[in-house]
Amino acid sequence: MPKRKLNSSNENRGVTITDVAKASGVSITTVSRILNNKEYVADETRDRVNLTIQQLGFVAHTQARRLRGGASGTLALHYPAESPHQIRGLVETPYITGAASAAGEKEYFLNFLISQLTPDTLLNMYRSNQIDGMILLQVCMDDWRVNLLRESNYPFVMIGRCANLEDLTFIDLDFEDALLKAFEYMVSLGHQEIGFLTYPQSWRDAQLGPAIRAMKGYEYVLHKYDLQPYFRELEFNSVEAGFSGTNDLLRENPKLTAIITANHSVAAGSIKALTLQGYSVPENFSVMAVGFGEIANVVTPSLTALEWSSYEVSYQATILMTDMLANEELPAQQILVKPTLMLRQSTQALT
Amino acid sequence: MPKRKLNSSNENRGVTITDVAKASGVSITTVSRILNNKEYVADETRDRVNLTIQQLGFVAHTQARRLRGGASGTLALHYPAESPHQIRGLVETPYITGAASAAGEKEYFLNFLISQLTPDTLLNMYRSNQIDGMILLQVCMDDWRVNLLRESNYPFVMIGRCANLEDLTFIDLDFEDALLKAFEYMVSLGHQEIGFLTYPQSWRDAQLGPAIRAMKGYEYVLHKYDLQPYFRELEFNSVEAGFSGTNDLLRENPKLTAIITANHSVAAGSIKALTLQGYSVPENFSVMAVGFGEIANVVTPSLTALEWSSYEVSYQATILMTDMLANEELPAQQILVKPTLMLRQSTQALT
DNA sequence: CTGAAAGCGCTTACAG
DNA sequence: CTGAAAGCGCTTACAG
Repeated sequence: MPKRKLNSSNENRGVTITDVAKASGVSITTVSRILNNKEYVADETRDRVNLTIQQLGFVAHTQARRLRGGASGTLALHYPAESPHQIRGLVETPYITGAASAAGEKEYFLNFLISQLTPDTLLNMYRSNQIDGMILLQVCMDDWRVNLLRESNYPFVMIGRCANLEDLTFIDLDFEDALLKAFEYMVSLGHQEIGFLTYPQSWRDAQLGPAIRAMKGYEYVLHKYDLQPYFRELEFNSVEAGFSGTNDLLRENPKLTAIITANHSVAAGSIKALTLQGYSVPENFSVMAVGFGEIANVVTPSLTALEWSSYEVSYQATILMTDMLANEELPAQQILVKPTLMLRQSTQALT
Repeated sequence: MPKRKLNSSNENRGVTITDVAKASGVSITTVSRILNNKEYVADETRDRVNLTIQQLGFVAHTQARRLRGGASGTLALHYPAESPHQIRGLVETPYITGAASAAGEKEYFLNFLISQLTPDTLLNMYRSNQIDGMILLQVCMDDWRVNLLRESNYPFVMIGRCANLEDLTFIDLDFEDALLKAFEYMVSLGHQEIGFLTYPQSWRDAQLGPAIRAMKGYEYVLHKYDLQPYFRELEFNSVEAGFSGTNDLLRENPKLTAIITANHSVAAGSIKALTLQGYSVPENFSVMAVGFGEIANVVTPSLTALEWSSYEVSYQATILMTDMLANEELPAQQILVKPTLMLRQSTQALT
């Protein structure tokens, strides 16, 4: 529980609008007008008061302004996590910095929330004026947060998307398109025996968008290119899971010549496993990832991948949020971001 | 600039303490007492009012409470960046989530700030009651933020440390110890021709703690183990910089058998360069990193390293901050975190 | 045990 | 162009 401020001995403490008014011999009304750049203030007065403000080192008390104004000037970025540790590998730093920059530019504060919110806590954040809007991460098809906020008519934006999108604003990655293009590229290189390492089954059980759409896209691709299904739903999006998943696939079908993964770390694990089994990537085995590009170059060989910029996505989501707040009339914005094919070293034509 | 809240049509809008008082037939004073768990309220009254609160879905307005209470209940985590893009690779996600979790547990909000603050903007955050305290990242030896806040007597905590530490609270990584142990381990494996890839010269010019101490520790180590100096200050802590830095070192001394880096991504670049030059890590070349462990397992072979947990460090820093805020009398806490030697696959005894 | 009143620091009609 | 007054939603002496 927050206690009082510590700087009781600080000289700047307590310089209020009243002090400024007194010191410059005007009413607080006039000072307020000057603070808020309203018209109808004599230039001479304005200059004099501004000087006093400078001299006293006065800054308007944010809480008081907000109390009067109604808005909190704060946004929240919410990732629903059982434990904050689990976020590692799921949320990239640029995801957070992107939102933070956009918020900063729009003069909003950005609170990063990682917790299991309850419906009550969530509503309370709006009701108690802690936040004006929220950016939702890890949205599942039937997300209770979405249902609740929609019903209560509180402003929010999704990174991802749920099933019923009517009147909802979101930005999401076009994962199906990415999957399609990844397989298309592999097939164009001559690969036919292709393994697929996808999101955890627990994600699919939880009805998380990417997991659902990955499987749908995969089925479509199998049919389109007449491929046999060799795939695993991994337990985590981790190097270790990619490692053992790859070994599993290899055991199932030793004739595999390529693997596509739904995550860069998983691809790193694949390369590790393949190297250990005596394969050489990309000479006699190709690996390709779909996802955010942060570690693409850390891996040797660097990963060919269908990629999005996590920075851009969260930056944009935050702008969507502030736009919505600035203009209630704005219709819902729905953006699907196409991935970019990044040709690097981990793929090669089948010889 | 924040506008009004959007949910004008929301049913929960505007349920105030006055509504609760009216609906339950008591004064707002009594309601306030109940909200704040004060004594001297009849059980019967308490129950009745609590029921009304539930029925009306009332939650106290945060801004109003804070206006009255004086504290903002908000902390800021500040990374001074020219451009938010540059943070990539410098700040790991757990760095942010660690602080966010700790703040959450202590019922504080956590604002993540990435910008070039000016002295004025910085002071204003405190003066205007936007924040109660700040956690400073990327602290340099003579940091203007530190000087200013110290002078103004505003509460803050450093992750890192400056030159004059009197009465200042910080948590920092014992980089010198890490460097010492890294070289000690390499030498114990029989390596004598060891390259060192360290922080950018620009960091040293900016008097950033780690860069300064890295060079000091390095000089000490050279002397202690009677080694020849082969080192480079890289332009960035990146894979690419590690790659070209390694090639440079190899050109300078082809007899090198080991490289130590001050960053994991740099080590990934080293391995890339070595592999391409026909070396095999760890069979005939050892690589070791000092830093945060996020990508240690992504690399093949996985990196032997002296490591810290970025999550733990920022979690602790945040707790230090809230402790300080909760108790003005608390003496300055100064914590130096020792690294852990993580034995993985990228090192081997010289044969 | 309870309430009327003052006040936190600001903004905004309203009246000059 | 300027100011007195009311009010944002709450808490806290103070008085019963």
